[in-house]
Amino acid sequence: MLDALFLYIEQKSAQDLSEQEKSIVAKAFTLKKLRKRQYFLQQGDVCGCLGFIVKGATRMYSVDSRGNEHVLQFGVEQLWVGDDESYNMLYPSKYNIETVEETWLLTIGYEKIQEIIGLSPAIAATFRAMQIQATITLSKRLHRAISLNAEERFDDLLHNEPVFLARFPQTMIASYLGIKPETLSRIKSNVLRKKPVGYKGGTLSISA
Amino acid sequence: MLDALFLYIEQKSAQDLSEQEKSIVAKAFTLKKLRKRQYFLQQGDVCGCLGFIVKGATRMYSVDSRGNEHVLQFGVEQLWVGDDESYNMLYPSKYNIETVEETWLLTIGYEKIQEIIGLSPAIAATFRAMQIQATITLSKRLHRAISLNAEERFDDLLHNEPVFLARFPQTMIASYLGIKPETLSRIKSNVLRKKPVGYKGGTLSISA
DNA sequence: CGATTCTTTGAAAACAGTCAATCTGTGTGG
DNA sequence: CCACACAGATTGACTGTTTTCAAAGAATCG
Repeated sequence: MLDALFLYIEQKSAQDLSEQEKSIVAKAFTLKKLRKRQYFLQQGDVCGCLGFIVKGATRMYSVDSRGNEHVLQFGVEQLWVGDDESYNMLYPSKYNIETVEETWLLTIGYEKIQEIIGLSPAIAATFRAMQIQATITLSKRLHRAISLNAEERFDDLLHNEPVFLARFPQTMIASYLGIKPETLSRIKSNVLRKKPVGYKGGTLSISA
Repeated sequence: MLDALFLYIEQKSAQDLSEQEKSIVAKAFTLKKLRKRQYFLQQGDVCGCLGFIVKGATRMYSVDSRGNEHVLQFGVEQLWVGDDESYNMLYPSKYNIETVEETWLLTIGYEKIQEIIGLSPAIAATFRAMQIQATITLSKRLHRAISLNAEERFDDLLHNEPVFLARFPQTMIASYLGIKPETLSRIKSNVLRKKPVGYKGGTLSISA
């Protein structure tokens, strides 16, 4: 399980990890297994730790006053989950983070991170890179949200993040795109009519 | 001009700056004055430096294939401008950053930042805090964009960022909210009909 | 297999965008 | 000081997109 994280750190920091650094990481993180549909974080709680997804899938979402769910983030292997605002400011979170499949996470709390980034430049670089990556990902998503219509957003997802389409049910995809499931259904049949795309067993495959 | 930045760093890092640290900052940043409607960054260019707004106002926006502008970010005093993706990855930027008023900025390039964060814990803490703040701000904005309708987004702006309403023309506010100026105009007259709000000289004032 | 949940489809309503015309305020030059 | 031009904001009528509500049709799980 830890190997996935070692690899991730080596990629992000562009440095090889020494045995000593690996041991620092191994001691700092805690492996956590969650069954399908378990909360990693629940609305109202303070997000005490970040989680690195070794295997599995999660979604981070809020529930509004009308009972509608809004997915802010999908998590799959090699991605991090947690609510930055709650985590850093110790505010109660407005969001839920829930597993969509059985999920193994490597978790770490705030103090531990501060500790280990002081012990290894590679680890420090990794956390810096993560934070920057988070900002970039959010910027792009925001840009799409305010500048594209529903069909364009779906198209974008289809081409840039097809993994999500294959892995999450349509209701969640819809709320990730900020539209209703019915609208997504209609858009999909529109797009698939126009373009040469194969469809098998719930998995979309683009054939050109 | 530098005092605004010193104050900002002391606030963000929760530490007092020594004279030596102040001098490090003073040497690292370059003061830049831009007239109204000048580019700080232009689509297609690589964002070579970040800018701290000492006085003035900016907007960061993209122009889509239909010629529509989409405002991703407004900048006012004490905020930073720059395109994180372009800045960190050295990609050509998809965005323009333009002054809306005459603006004074303190600018700094990538290498300089790396240099000075190594020289002062307070400075390092400030840049970490900035990055986290950026992530939180973007998350909130994304959440609003996907979960609120046009009127709710305007309402939110009215209550949480009234400064922007007073400082930027309506066309820009509209594109910040992801709607057309005509729609904003209608929403405004709707909201102002419902609620007790005073209006004088282009400045909104909420009276309850 | 049956029960449940997810997806699709249809028709009507609500919402936001488009285009064109009017109104308002600002600054300019006569 | 007034007349005018100009840009920004508003309004109206219309079009297009998305939501809502309801019902039927698949897919999934025990």
